[in-house]
Amino acid sequence: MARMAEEPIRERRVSGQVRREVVELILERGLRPGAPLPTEAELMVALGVSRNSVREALKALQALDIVEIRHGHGTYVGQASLTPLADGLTFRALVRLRDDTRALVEILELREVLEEGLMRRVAGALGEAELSRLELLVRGMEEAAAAGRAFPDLDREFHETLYRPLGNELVPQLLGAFWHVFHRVAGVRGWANDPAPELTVARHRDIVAALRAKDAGRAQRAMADHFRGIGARAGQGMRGVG
Amino acid sequence: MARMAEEPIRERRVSGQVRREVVELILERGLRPGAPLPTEAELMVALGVSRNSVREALKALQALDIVEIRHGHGTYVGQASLTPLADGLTFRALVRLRDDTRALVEILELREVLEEGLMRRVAGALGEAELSRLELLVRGMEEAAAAGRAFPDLDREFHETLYRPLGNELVPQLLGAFWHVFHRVAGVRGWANDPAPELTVARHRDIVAALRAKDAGRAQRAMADHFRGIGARAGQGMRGVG
DNA sequence: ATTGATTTGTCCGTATGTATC
DNA sequence: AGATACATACGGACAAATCAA
Repeated sequence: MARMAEEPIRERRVSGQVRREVVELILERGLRPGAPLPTEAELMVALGVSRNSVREALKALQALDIVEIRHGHGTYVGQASLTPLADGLTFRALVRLRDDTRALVEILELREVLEEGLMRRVAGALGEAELSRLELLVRGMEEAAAAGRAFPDLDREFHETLYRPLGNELVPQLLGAFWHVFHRVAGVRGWANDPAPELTVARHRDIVAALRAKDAGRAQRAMADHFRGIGARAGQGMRGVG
Repeated sequence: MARMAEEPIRERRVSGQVRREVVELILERGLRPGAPLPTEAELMVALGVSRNSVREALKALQALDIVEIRHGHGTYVGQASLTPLADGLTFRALVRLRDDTRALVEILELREVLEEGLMRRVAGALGEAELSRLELLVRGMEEAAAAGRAFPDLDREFHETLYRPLGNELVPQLLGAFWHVFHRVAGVRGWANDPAPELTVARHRDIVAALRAKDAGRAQRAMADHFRGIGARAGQGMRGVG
């Protein structure tokens, strides 16, 4: 007999249905990140499914950082961070790395467009506190470069300090994800270390100087130069850059 | 007996270990998206773990679109799309929607910075074929607006056509994810429908006209105006816009 | 069109590891 | 140290989907 018009069956996969219902539960109860969720046993009886289905659904949600599972403690609402994006982009870049570096170059292009566009907005939002902090970070880079040490942490903090005043939490998180992917993938390849650290330091110094002068256009050009340096490291030029 | 210094155990969670080993397997064998993976039974014996652990690991990787599972058929390498990002951002926006619309506004700001920055690059890359296609889409919008119909598909295709010539696959995918999140979240809220569709059409027409004139600056301003219109819909203004 | 083989989906029962009190 | 409440892991069994003979 063909399927009658009984009820619109939303999902035939129990696991996927549980996944949606858990998300619905969080939204309906207005739970915030960190709030405790029902235990696996409670979800089993509440949804009328087996433990395996509950666990598979929770594992999927955990991978998206929508829930956080602590062994022996319980399950909680996740932070909804961009960790899944970083994981996915890392895989995406690595899986195509055998043939070309396109996936990685695309991430760099995106970073460039973003940071260049953000420069104009940042120029008006930066206060004296942030500017001196940025200058301090550049001095730290100078010392590290002179001592022959790499300075990934300083670089990361530089870009993060730059965009904090915008009040947009998504911006530093997205750029952080891009940064994470690049350094993870670059580690697999040869070009993990900066071939010209003193040049990189100079680029950062230029950016701060332009921002202190409230010269948004110069800051944009300095940032573009910065990325031209990074892009060259990836073994191929950047396209579509006027 | 306390744990002796036998072997450096990387991961005590079997499920997480399996997750990493599957990714490693894909990378080592150089498998591309769509390529078949070992069956669950094969992974069990190869990794020496139970089927549940294999399934939980695969479910997590499925959520990240790193693997694709087809019932009764097999498991395959995934497309590594940005679907996980869209899912995560949607949840992120909805979970905070009770208090404020900040998460959604942050996404819109990001979209604005991106599309505005892309305008300059797109202006030089667009050919006659794309320009006339864009004009055709605008005419379609005009008709839809005149008939009182909404035109989400045309809007989506417009932005996609715009950035295809850049040769960066990540750009349309990321913007597509943002678009998807916005319309999904807007649907939950009241403001799903455009209150002034003819104005939206006019904005798109401005963008195309500026691009045909190869006037990147004007295209950027038109795009900024476009977003100012969208941002107003979200019930609060956009910050940090010079 | 039916059967059979393969593979993923779901359920059950049981034992173990982990964190808290 | 003991007890409790969790998540973690294993094994076996059957259901459902897909494909090929």
